Amino acid sequence: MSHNRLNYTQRLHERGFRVTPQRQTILDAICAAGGHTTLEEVWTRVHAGSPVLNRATVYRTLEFLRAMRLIVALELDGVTYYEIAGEAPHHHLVCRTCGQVSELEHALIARLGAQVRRRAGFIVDTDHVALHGQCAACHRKAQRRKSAKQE
Amino acid sequence: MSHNRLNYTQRLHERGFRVTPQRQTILDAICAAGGHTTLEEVWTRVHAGSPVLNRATVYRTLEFLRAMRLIVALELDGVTYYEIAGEAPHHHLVCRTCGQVSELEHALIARLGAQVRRRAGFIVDTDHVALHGQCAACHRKAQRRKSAKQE
DNA sequence: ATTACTGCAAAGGATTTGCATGTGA
DNA sequence: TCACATGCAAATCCTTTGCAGTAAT
Repeated sequence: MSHNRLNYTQRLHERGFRVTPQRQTILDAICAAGGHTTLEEVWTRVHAGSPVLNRATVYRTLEFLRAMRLIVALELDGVTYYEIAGEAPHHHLVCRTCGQVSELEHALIARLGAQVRRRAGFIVDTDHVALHGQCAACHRKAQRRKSAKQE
Repeated sequence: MSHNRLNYTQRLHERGFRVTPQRQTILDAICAAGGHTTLEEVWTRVHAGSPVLNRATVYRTLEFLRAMRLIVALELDGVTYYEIAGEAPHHHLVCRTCGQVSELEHALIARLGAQVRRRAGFIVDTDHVALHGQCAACHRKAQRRKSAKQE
């Protein structure tokens, strides 16, 4: 993530904003989480470290970084997730049973986007689509339970 | 929506619950909204009418109706929408500019679901998918603004 | 007559904001 | 130095809950 590190410092400077330890800490926390986190996760991750950081600052900083387009925000199930901006388009498969989030290749969604555009005239944002359902493991468990019941 | 009216009265009776004016009012409000509303919309719609209804009751009643499976709840962008249960599968196209929600035919999503299952082993809930983007009108406006800038 | 439901008001939790202080440039 | 950022605490917003009174059956 060193690429990000250099990059954001520069971007903040350019626009006349300050590079504070709080902003660095929070960006690091997002990167450490694999570039995909919630405010709550940032909070606990950072709070675990020594120099305590105010909760209001986390809110303000995330909003600031979003406005700066260094990170992007997206909603899944009422929770806001934050990611480092400018990643390759990818999509989320959210398991309703275990909550796990996996990724889906872009091609399928790109095709869907094209179809929707043709049929409905609607331009789907195909850089961040979230689909809900059940992951393979949870689905198998559910099936087994069902067939056990039938006997 | 008379079909719903008769139906839910009966369903509540069967299970020993009461048919109160508040519950009727709220169900009516959801139907009046075309079977697709938010708590806030129910509240203003109902509040506009004369016999004022408590906000806590709206919360409790929506949760109650959901537990009774007379309505279903779904989240889009952190807002919970409620619809009459048992409608035909359909999907939502949410415009990020004007907020308007339009519907999408089931076939496209069903196909996507099949593809995702094959490729990723993930079973998409294909009964309520929400896609974000821009509706035709807002997209046209945005395009026009862009080309105007270039001149 | 019961007791499920509602209204009210207070509690609770998450997020935002005003203001004084601190600090990066 | 000096405006931008932060910390703190209070304010605000949304939602839930306890309790006493009301009304559906």
